[in-house]
Amino acid sequence: MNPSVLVVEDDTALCDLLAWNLSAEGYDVRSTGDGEEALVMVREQAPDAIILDWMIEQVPGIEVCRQLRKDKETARIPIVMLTARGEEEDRIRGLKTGADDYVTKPFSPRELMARIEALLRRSRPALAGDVLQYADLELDPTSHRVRRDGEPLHLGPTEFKMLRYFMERPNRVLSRQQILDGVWGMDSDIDERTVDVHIRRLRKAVNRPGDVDPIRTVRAAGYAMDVS
Amino acid sequence: MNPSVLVVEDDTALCDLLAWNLSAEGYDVRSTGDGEEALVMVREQAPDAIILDWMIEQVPGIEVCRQLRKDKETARIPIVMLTARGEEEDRIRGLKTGADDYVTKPFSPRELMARIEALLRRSRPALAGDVLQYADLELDPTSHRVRRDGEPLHLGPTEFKMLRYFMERPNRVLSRQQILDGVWGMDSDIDERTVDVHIRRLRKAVNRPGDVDPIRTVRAAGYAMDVS
DNA sequence: AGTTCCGTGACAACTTGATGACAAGCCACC
DNA sequence: GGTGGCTTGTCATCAAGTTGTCACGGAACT
Repeated sequence: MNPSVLVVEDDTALCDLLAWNLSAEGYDVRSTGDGEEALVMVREQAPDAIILDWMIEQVPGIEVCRQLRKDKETARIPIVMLTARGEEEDRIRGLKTGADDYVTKPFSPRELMARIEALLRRSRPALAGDVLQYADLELDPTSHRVRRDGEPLHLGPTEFKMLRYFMERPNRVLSRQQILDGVWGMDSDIDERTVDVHIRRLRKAVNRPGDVDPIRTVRAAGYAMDVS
Repeated sequence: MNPSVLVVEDDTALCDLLAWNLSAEGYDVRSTGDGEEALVMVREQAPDAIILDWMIEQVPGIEVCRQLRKDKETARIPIVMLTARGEEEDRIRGLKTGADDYVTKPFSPRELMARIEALLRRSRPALAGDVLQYADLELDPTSHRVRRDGEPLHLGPTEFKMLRYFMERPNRVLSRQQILDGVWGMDSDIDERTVDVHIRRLRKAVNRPGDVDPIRTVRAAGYAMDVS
């Protein structure tokens, strides 16, 4: 699922420009020009990041920011403040209120994209490509968690390392020796056939009845994980 | 303990200015003008944030940034790039390389301070004086108080530090060694198994009968606090 | 049919984490 | 200075989870 961004901006032309750019980068974009509505939308849709103009109707941007930070549910959503006011005082006030970044008009859309990406990378590593995935398989090396189709799976340490080894090398046939070296370490004198057994265990842990087996056996060569 | 910042800047005057400002805000400041040395210092001192000049001796700042991001131990330290080059391309390149923010000279020290604080707030909320709050657990670093579901809990000093260490790093698997380094200090020669015992004590203090245990044991790896 | 290669169930040895107990240390307060 | 209550680092022990092999049977290839 793509990361979603809420754009709060009452200049329609600018709003469209941003929306277009963000979409092109693969974000799901929603937008509004109204502060009150923004607060509602955030609660309903829980976007992954917010671009917030300082000067909008109904509620000033900075007030929206304050409100969002106050509520536990929304306190951790990254916010980029956007404004024509370039004064230092304003920038500092924006940042102190809880904005994560502050960009002054006129700005470069590409730079704004880069800043959004940097923020997402920090707040939701899962959205910035840190998490390995194959179709409905998902492996997070940091939190050591594996999911299939959203369901958490339980893998033993070796199975985990092995799955990770495969997911880091999708679509490649890996020989038993390569797998031994990669998962057990270069200097292990373990029987090659042992790999078979662990492949079986991994399959058993990953596949629920009716699932497609993501691990392909390549006769006389080894195993591979298919990513299509 | 105050948050620590490493300043990597070879213009001595500017370096001192930054150091002075940061100290005044209560940060522990270290500095160097050399890229190679910076890499060593980061590994040794694990600062909470880094201010990095693009143009420094030995190794270009962007290369330092790349190196830091490559290493898992240092990948999550917030980095602010600092530079005279105001070109959009450079800014975007800096951000894409993994910098979290990018400030162009000449800049306002106060704004830089605000940006550092905003970054710390996101990466280590406790350092910015915020209350850490996940699920029904609540830890206030300032008043040294912990609550679960509103109920005040009684934790020993070590348990408190440990819980805080976990809450500052939610969802991450932490090895026993990391926990020892973070809670007891880098230079403690304490048995790794001792961590187990303190985990038990923390669990006992935090979980009332029927509660979900927020601390997950990851076999052969360590422990993690789950929040999502 | 013969050969090679892989899947599988069983299993005993081994790791690893949880737990209760305990003595030493620390501290505040008499 | 003494004392009792907490805290804390280690240990020994226990239960559970994990792992490397093996033997057998079926599948694939020649």
